[in-house]
Amino acid sequence: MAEFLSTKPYKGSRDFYPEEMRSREWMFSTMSRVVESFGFERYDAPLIEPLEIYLRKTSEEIVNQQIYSFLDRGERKVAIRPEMTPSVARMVARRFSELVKPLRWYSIPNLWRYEQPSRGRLREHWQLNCDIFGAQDEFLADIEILLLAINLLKAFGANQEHFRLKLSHRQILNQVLYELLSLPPESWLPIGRIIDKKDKITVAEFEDLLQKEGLDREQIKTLFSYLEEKEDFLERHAQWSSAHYLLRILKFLEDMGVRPYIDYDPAIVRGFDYYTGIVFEVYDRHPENRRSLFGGGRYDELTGAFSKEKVNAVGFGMGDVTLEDFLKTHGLWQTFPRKTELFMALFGEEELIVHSQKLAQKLRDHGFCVEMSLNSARLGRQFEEAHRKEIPLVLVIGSEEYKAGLVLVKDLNTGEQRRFSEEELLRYLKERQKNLK
RNA sequence: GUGGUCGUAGCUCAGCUGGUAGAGCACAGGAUUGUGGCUCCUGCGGUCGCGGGUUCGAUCCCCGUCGAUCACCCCA
Repeated sequence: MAEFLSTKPYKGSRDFYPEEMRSREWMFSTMSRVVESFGFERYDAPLIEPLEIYLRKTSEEIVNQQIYSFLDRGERKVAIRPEMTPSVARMVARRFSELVKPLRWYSIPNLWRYEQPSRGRLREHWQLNCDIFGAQDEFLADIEILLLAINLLKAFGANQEHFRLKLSHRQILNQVLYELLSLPPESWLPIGRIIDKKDKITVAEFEDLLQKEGLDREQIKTLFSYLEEKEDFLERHAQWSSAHYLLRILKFLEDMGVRPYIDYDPAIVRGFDYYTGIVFEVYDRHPENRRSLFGGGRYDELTGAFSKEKVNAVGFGMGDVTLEDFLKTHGLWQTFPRKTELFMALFGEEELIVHSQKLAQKLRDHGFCVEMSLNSARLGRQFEEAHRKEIPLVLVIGSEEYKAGLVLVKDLNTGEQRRFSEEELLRYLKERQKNLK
């Protein structure tokens, strides 16, 4: 008894059948269109990298548990990329001196993480990465990244009812912890993680966690005023350059008319340690999908791992899985018919087939997509095939048409059919194409 | 990693307190050999995830296991 192999894709990964691929291409090409309209250029890097480039910035635990890593045949420790940022930092560092700054670079890599798949989170996903490196004026770069993030979602048809960009600044939090709470830098990270959780837990639980971290009543009270008084708190501490900076960003975004998309949210921290300035997360506002869609921030130290020269950098990564969930949740997801517009039906005689093939080639040379039938036996089957493939036009050259130098065209949407000479056919097809656009 | 839910035809699912399975869709053929959709007829299709237990008898109850999925943990 034959045991068949499983047809399922590997856990946490997906097959993309042609109809799904069409939607994916729409998603990716929309991304490309928008970021390129801001002057971004596309790059790519290898799927496999030396393991060590991920060790520097992430904790051991994550590397061990969430990275696909192995020894290659030369006993080198390598990893399948779990994120793109170290790769792009490596590329920037390598050619740092010759690259014309600032760089606006983007990529749409597939990334792998070894983890338990769940809603919005798979083992393989694609992620739009947009980064600006080496801007003279970091403020302008930060603004541009925020505007780009908003424009991307708008390009998919989303508006301020659908999402909100929650913005914060790492330095402000650090200053609160250091200057107001007098906490040493070692405790910033665990407290940051607790603050990150704030919206998911109750106030009592939140206070409890902070107490366990060693905060007293007074410190917790101060922290609450930072978290809850928001802009008022920033105004009161405008002598801090970070607070002043964020207020300036918010003002600028207001002047740009995108303030309705932005919330200043001091509870946004983000997991990575390497953020040094603004941090943000874009949230779905739908009650059934209240989750972080994507996020990013400023990370000025990262290229320092690869060279003496540090390049300031700001960027974000937008995953395809969460974006797809978001678009579907709001009815913004799109599906597309196949591109092929012409189906050439065939009769059995070789002479007719050769003639049909020649015409098909001529039409292709004029830019049309023509699918040849691979079934010359039954015309009904061939029409059925074209219909089921959603190809709108069927061409037929039978012996009658052949003798008369004509070609029959049937429009499957209307049911109408006409006979044309080849020149008339070309004119007809071009006219039709124009009307569709 | 922890917990919940679910595994029945290629797909989506039904199957009553336990009596060895059904629908729709899909697929194949025909009504219709130079014309698709609609309709009708016929057919193909199942170790009821796997292993064990209880029982005269298990798709159904129990245990285990594997898989899927959701939530949590963790976290882009």
